[in-house]
Amino acid sequence: MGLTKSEEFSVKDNRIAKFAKALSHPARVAIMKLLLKQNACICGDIVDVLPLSQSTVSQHLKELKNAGLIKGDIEGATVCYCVDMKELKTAQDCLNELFDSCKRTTAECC
Amino acid sequence: MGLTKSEEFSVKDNRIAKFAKALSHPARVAIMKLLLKQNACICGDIVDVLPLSQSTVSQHLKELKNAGLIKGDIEGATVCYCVDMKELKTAQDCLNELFDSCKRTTAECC
DNA sequence: AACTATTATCGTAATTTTACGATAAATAAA
DNA sequence: TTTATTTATCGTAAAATTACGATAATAGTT
Repeated sequence: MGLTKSEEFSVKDNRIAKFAKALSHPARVAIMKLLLKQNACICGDIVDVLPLSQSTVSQHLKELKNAGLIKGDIEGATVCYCVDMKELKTAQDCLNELFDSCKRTTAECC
Repeated sequence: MGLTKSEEFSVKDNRIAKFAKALSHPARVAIMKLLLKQNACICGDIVDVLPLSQSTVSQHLKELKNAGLIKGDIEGATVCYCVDMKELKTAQDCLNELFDSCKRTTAECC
């Protein structure tokens, strides 16, 4: 086994899971924070800040890119990364829709 | 390797990652939605709704519980699960703090 | 006490993730 | 053109995740 049964779940649930997964590693959270703070950032600067090797950081950047949360602009030899604000907003809305889907009045449990 | 270097990152970033990880699988998103909709739910009912085996669902429930997002009340032979609203609020605040940590005015990238 | 129902845990296998060094590819600088 | 810089990708190894069936544990029922 070991293979997530994605098809068995709704598109919406998979979308939420995709965004959550992108943020499920502290390195990727740190990268997002950095990019949000700086508006844009050369890849090398991200590598310098994080306590991980260049190749590992590159992998994390790729995952954030695959999730759509960041974009990379090639600028000569360097690559400038920045947050895709539209997708970030989508992610935020997705997650908040889940968080706010509570219909109860007050009562907690059972 | 294969071991996340959690200690190298801030407590805050790890907290965000922890909550995100809990929601990084569509089955767990579906469980959260179910519990939020129903206020409380017998474990067996969750198993019936999800396209996964009883043992797998139990594992997912355990992960949500470990992340603090849900609680389980033992009621005789059954277990009644419900959302820990306080922790859910914490998770929402954590994630929104990340999403809203954008300082830029308008400009997108590079 | 024996049986049934419900849920957690164990054992296992396939897959994915995390991490690194080494190397390739592409651009800039000498 | 050669050299250096920057980033992505490849190969690899350890660990974690996902999933299931089987089994244990617990609480009801007969």
